[in-house]
Amino acid sequence: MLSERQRMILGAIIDDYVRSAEPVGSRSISKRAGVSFSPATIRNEMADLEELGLLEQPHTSAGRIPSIKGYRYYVDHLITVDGASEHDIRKIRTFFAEKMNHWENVIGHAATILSQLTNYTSIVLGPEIFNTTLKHFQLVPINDASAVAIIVANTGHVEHRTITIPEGITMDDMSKIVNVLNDKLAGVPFFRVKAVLHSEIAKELARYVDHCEGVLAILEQAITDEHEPKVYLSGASNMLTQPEFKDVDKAKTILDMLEETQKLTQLIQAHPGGIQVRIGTENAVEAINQCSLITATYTHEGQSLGTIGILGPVRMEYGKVISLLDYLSRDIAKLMSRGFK
Amino acid sequence: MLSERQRMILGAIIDDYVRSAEPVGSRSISKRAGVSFSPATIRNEMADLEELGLLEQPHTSAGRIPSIKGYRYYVDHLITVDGASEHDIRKIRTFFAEKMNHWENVIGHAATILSQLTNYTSIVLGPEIFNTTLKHFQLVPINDASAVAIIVANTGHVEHRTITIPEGITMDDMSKIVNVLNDKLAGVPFFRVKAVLHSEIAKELARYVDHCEGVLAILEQAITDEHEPKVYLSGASNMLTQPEFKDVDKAKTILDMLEETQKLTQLIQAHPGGIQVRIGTENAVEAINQCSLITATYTHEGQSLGTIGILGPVRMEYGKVISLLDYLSRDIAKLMSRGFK
DNA sequence: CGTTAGCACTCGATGAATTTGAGTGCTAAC
DNA sequence: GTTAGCACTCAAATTCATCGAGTGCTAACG
Repeated sequence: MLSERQRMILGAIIDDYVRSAEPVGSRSISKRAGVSFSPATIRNEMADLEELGLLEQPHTSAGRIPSIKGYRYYVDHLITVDGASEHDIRKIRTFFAEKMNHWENVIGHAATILSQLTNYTSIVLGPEIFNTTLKHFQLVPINDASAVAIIVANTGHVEHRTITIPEGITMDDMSKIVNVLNDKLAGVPFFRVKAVLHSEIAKELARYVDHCEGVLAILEQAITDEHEPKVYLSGASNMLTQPEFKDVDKAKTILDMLEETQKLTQLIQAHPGGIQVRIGTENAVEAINQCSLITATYTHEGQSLGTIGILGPVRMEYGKVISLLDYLSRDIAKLMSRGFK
Repeated sequence: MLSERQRMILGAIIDDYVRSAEPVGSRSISKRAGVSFSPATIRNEMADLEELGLLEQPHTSAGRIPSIKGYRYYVDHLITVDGASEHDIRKIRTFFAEKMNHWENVIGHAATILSQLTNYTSIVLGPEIFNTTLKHFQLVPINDASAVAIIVANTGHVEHRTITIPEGITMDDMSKIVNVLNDKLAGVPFFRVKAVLHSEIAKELARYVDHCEGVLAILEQAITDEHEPKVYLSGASNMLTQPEFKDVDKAKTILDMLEETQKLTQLIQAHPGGIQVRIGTENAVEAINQCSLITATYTHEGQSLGTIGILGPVRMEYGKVISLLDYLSRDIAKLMSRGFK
């Protein structure tokens, strides 16, 4: 258990360090407004905090910097989250107002505004189509042998892929099949589509069309295959403004990682609901062991739709970022609801 | 007019410099296989080449590096383009073979493989839908007041956007309108859609439906609005491997620019057909005055569909990149034709 | 006359030695 | 428990000398 004074000092050190990126000395703490202890006293406390593993010293004659554990304590107990700043809220309002005619891309815009407001990197996971239902399914023939399969979700999201039509199946057969699928699948959540296809539809379909197994398999794949949620990334180059990444090699490790959408998805999907903070090595992915990742999920009618996140150096403005993510995740939810009507 | 020997020396210097990123001295040239002149002779020639503006000296006691003009001469007169290397071709084959089930995204894959093979940054412009024709148009109602408009092109590409349905128009009216549009617009190139809508369809439609002007305006916008070609970017972080960008600030200028899709499009669209090389300051965009951009367009049945490009440092392997882009642009064309069937 | 050996000269890069100063830990006094 | 005082530490900045790759120029050579 930390004393009140120790908590104050830890907080002050983190604040200072976040701002300056330089080790913080006892003198600069003691000179702060509202602090009435001499540097010597502060030094004693600092030594104690170091022993507790909350601070560390880059070298003997330098000030202290927070350890991962120190940040963790700060985030868990010390942080003040007093809501997004007026300024940020106004920025967000006008930004979305400008893009209102493209509201279907709220998520993409959210990524942009997040990185702009924070000067960190934002990673945003688009609405997870798995949590939504199938509204409409359709084939548009392109020529004799191929067609575009179009899948519309109840959220208005559209996926499409090109399929090849097997020999010996006519367009007529195809449209019969599609009609049946639409009848049976409309309103079914995507994650159940596969099951429904096998249990209810296969038999029924056999009545109408011969040799439909091959077609069905293709359509099934078209519908269920890889509804990978989209990942939006914005402000990756902001990483380069952080002094901790002035070394190009370190920066490259991170930027390389950010280019692998797959890894990104995996990274951000590992975060459950609510607001999550992963500090430094708490992140499973080694490339970002020098970074912190804060995420928030956004929901619609109780369903988690996706995640917005901020990746920055461990030396991050946790309070500000958490407030912002909290505000924006709610705001997105609102905007989307309005979109769904 | 350069003498044979001068051309040889210029070529040798550029080769060396591209490999090493260090100023090239007279000795290292004279020691090359097949060179039978002393360093002193080479030095004299070098001085002449410098006077011609083809070389420059970072400082008096350093070797020479090529100037923009020198690279230009190299690209225009000296370069040997002997086709993509066996190794690269094999890589491309297997890469595309793996992704065959997602051939509709050839372009995205092309960007990836390009950056992987070159270790530079690739910028690829997706098929320009303006050069294609409308195959199918459709509305899928989401709820009473909104619907998703889906536009399918003859290439199999799909665009979609959400629209709001004006008060007082029934779904029935809508589908009538959509039917007429499909009848009249199928096969029309996108760039003519607007004209056809106004000239042929407006009157005809008035017969079927009252108050259709508002709806028509919305649909027109849905169809013609912003078919911005997609830009794919890959290997942006490769920039960081180049010694010329070991300075984080320089790197950031470029990476910032690469995040603005709009600017990217503009940059790459400024390149007309065939293979284009823009060296250093020849690029209009200031942020990449330290870079060279090489582009190639890919076509289908004589129509230019899009552009693939490589952005790297001025000190770039021009021969290799040009061969590769040449090969890949043809390959993409082939793959897409097969896709269209 | 073109080519080359020789040589003095230039100047960034490298690295050792030195200085500086922010910050510490400890001790003793308040 | 707090603080003044002080010796000590060590990275960073500064200075200075050295090194060496590469040049330009001159004179000699075939």
